[in-house]
Amino acid sequence: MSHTLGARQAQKQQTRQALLNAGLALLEDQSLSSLGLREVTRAVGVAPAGFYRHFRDMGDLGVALVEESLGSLHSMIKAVLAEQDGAERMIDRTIQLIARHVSEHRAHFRFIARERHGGVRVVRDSIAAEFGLFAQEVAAALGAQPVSEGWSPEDMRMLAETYVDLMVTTATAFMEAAADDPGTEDRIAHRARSQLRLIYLGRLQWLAASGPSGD
Amino acid sequence: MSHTLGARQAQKQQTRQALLNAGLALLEDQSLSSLGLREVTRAVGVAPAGFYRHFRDMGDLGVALVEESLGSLHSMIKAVLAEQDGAERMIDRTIQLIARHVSEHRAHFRFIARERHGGVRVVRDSIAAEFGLFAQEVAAALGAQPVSEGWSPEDMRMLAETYVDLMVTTATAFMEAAADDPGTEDRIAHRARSQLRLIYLGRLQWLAASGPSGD
DNA sequence: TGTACATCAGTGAACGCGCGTTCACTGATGTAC
DNA sequence: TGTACATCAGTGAACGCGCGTTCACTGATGTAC
Repeated sequence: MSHTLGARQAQKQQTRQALLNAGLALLEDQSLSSLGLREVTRAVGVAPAGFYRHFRDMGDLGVALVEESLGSLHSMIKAVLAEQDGAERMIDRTIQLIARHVSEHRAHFRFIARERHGGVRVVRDSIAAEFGLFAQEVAAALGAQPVSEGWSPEDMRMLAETYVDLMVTTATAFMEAAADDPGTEDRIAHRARSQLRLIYLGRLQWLAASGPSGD
Repeated sequence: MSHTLGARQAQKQQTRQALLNAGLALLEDQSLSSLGLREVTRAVGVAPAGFYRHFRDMGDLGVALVEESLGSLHSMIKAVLAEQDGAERMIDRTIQLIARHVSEHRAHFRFIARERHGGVRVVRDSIAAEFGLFAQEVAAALGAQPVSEGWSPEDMRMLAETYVDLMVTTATAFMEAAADDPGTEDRIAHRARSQLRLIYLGRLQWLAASGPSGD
């Protein structure tokens, strides 16, 4: 009774997903603007013309990959910021979560890092839009913390963007450490922890410092 | 008497430079891995085969562009860090210098941002190597500041990498604001200033905080 | 349940095109005497 | 200064190849009655 999509739609979705998977895999060693339509269809075992039943062009496929890559992060971010354990615990939990997420979705993160400033405008724009939303969510969550009392909305937004930048930088570093020794991963985690501590210590002094010494 | 290179060598250098300039210009809207050899030679007005007199392939040209883009920054970094004006002055001067350098070399910075995680391995590697050198130089310079007394070499390195990350992020943001309103530039400068302040405040508390509460 | 027609995901052949690379060459510049 | 030879940056034609896109098609799935 539950109309589960119909056999035709289900088959179509499956092909579409296969194209996305093949595209992502092929993007390990190249960038989107040099990835060929025929390359993708060949990997899936589908005629080149079949591609157009699912995407207008490679840029369109890229945008779909952005959604696939970043869509799941919203809930993750909310989860990290919701619990309030005290600074040290939150820092450790954040880094651990980033490390895990990256290792579970390495190809997706590589794609985002590569295409964030890549050669395909629509893809760059859709990544930038997602990151803007992240900053908004982080700003809202940080604003609820007691440490943030008295902060202006502008400073709150600045702080959120700082955290997002740092998360992106850290995730990228984890991603690149991939095949290397786990020692490198430890170094990255240590660095990220230090950076988050540094910022936290700065936050505690922020209002005291900006009042008397502001220009 | 001064053997200034010889007419032949001089002409060759000129063609080589023209290829680099044309390549950089063409990379405004695409990434290196999709840039064609014929595209570059066509822009310069040289036969395709002539390319091989100067570069083995496009990756080789890319590495040359990395050197051109980042080579000049070493002296700039040293200049910023050498003078010690007091924190606020240094912060403002740093941001001003980044903003100026980016606006004067926008295409170079776009290239670096795009290819840092791009699809061409040799280029990625040469950018990473340059950034590693920057971190080393920054660590050495920061270590000479009075604020850094008592810091471990590891923490010094971490701090230097944090600054390098922040400079790269800021430069990238400036670069992307390019054609937009100058209001965006102001926002970026303001954000960078706040981030540098935040880190500076953290530095002042670092030793006091890590002593008693370190795990 | 059965039949007749509509839909549309995927096919396969064809197209014109620009690509990277090779090669023997040309002619200005450089060098030896 | 002049001459004979060497070098080598840049030429231009040719090559085989894979590309993105189009098109009329096929045949399984969906729908109306």
